[in-house]
Amino acid sequence: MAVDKRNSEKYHLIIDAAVTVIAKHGYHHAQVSKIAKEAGVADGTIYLYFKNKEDILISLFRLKMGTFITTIEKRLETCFDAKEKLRFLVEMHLSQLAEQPDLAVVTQLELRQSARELRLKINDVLKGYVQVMENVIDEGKAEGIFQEQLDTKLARQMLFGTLDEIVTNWVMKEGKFDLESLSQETYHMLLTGFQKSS
Amino acid sequence: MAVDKRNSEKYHLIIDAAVTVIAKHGYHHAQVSKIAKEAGVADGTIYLYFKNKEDILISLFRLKMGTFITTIEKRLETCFDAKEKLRFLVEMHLSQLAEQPDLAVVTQLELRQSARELRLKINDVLKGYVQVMENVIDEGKAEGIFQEQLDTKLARQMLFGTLDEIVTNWVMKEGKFDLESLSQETYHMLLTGFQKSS
Amino acid sequence: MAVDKRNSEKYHLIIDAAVTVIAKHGYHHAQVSKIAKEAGVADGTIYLYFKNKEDILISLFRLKMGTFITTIEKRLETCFDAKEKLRFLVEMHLSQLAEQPDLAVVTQLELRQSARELRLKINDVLKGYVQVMENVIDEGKAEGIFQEQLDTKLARQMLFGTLDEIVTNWVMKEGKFDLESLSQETYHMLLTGFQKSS
Amino acid sequence: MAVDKRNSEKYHLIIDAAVTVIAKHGYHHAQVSKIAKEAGVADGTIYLYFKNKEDILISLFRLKMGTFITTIEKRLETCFDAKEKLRFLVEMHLSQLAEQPDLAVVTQLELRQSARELRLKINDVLKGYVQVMENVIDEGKAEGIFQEQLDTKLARQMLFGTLDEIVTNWVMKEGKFDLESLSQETYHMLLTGFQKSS
DNA sequence: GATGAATGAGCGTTCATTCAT
DNA sequence: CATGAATGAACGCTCATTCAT
Repeated sequence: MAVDKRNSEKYHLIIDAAVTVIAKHGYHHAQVSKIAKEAGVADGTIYLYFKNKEDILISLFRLKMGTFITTIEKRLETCFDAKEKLRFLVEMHLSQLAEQPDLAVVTQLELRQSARELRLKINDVLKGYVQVMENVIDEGKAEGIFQEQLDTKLARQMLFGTLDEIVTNWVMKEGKFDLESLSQETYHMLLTGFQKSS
Repeated sequence: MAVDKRNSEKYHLIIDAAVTVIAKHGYHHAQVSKIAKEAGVADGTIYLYFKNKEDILISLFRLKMGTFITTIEKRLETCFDAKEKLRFLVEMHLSQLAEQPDLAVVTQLELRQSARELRLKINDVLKGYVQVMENVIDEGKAEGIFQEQLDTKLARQMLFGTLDEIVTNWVMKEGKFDLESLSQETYHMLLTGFQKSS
Repeated sequence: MAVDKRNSEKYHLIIDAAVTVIAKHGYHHAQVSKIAKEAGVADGTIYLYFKNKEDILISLFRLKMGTFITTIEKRLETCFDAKEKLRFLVEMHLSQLAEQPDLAVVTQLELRQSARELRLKINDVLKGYVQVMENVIDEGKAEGIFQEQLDTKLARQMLFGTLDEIVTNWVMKEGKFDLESLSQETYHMLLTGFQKSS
Repeated sequence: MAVDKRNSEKYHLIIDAAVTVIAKHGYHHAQVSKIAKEAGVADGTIYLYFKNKEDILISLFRLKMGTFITTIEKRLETCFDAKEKLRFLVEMHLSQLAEQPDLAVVTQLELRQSARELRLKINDVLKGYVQVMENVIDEGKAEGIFQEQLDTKLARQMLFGTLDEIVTNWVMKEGKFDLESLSQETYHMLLTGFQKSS
């Protein structure tokens, strides 16, 4: 597939259709034909832009998570220390998913139903985010804000695991509580978990 | 189905076969016939003990998680404060799954691929564990060890999310690092996140 | 199977259970286990009295139709001419089935869903009835009441076909009209179709 | 399913294949895959033209009986009285089935093995034929040819039951006698059964 | 590039029958 | 005689992917 496909209109049309269809019907009822119909193209057209169904899902995740991560990265650049970075990371993780409920359903629930193989590829995409998180933690340690003996990987697992669990609970409750209002408290718990006792 | 079926030998034989087959072949390739073969019974025999395939999976989760939770609960009863309870909860969560790698693969990766409907039933089972965790947190607050303004639900999501993420990472790395050795550090991070600053 | 099985209590118990179950649940949902339960015996016990499931159905038909035919034959013996015999045959065909609605459902609807092979065996049982009918027709011809050029087989097909269609319609309408009240008119139509023009 | 599917080549190909396969192997051994093979299409193609297996059978009956009934109706329009109509109805009922032995096997024997639900739908199709028959009888009564006190429904049951029984006997004997040659005699029996005594 | 008709592999479940007790 | 747990063959249907137009 030529790289320029990714800039074509139909490419994005199909990915957005996939998000909509999966959020509405669930992963197992998101047939290629349904996605094609939602996108307003023929079934066969899908295969001009994607290698196969799995490729739609990976591309979807790559594109959406790419934006998700980049948005956070950009914001973090303006922060002056790791503490502030942690605060914004938590805030933006929650707010971005709160603002895109369809995407939240897809990433937190539906896409996790995919086969082991696909999940490994999804994890590759997440590696960028993992890096962002670990950088914040390492910076905090370097700045003397976080405990120096903190295991970076473990701390990142706590950070990601906590945020992921919160969002998943929110999606499961069908967004019936305010996700963004939790960020302050969540930030504090994580911060005290990481930082030096004063 | 008569209740005593759950105490019969074949019932457990089939459930253990299901764990083995799912861990080995993955959720989507775990055909009933494969499970039957692994259990050493005929395909039809499965249906003398389980309503359908989904029932095998729910029963599996209920039985294994039931033991998992009960084992932890029993241990926590002997602790004299919430701090100790937190320590053992973390330790036992990790050690129990480390000791049953097949089960870990099934609960952390494979069973999460199940349809939304099944996942809701799985969540019901997890509610017991959620309760155990929230009790520990509430006790810590009552004992004056944890911050009184700590949001119990949020703290529980941090606790569960962290442990779950750690185990999942371990499973994904195919158990190539020592899971149980992480418990001390994990406990400390969570504890400092929860407890009063001294 | 020893012949004396047919006189045993359980033999009849099972056959009556089969009639009940088939009438209630339909041919395709009349599992052997259901019949056994209705008869109050174990599944395996069925096979002490019948070769297989098909044998239950044939035996059922043979027993019930045997009684049906014998009852008619006995009554016809007392008639003094073919005209009267025709009248009673029609009357009794309809009245006997009207009095046993479960049996009517089984013979008119459910048992006809059986495989070709079974239906051939059922036809063997019906040969006795065919004979009774053809005898009446032949007698009518010999007595000079019916047209002598009447084709006996064809006339019998008209006789049986008419009665069978009437009863089937009655069963399909779930017995919502009075079957026996039709016998007079039916008899007249058949009689004029058969008899010499006066 | 779009209406134009019913005019497509494959639609008819599949229905004719179903007739052939059912006539040859019997209702219970007429698997979808066998029908597909006979039609020269893939299994899945069947489901582009039919909702499910039952839909094939209903469509088959509707199409073939539709033609059967229409052919008779057209012919009857040219008749000048009910007597002639009765004659042609009998003649054409027998001749049409005699000319399509496979179809006769399917309608007289095999399709009757279908589940109750399907049979009710089949009966709906037959209602058109029932109407044609009752019209002939009513016309005969109006024209003063048939007895005015004749019960139309009962007479129709005699007419249909007789023809149906004759054809079924012919099919059971595997067409070993000439069906069409019976029409004259059958017509006479039915006519004298219906008409006024002269 | 775009279409959509056609493909065909793959699997959960039922139930008549057996046979050790 | 009677039991009932165990057996295992058999099949309708879905849907990702292809390819002739």
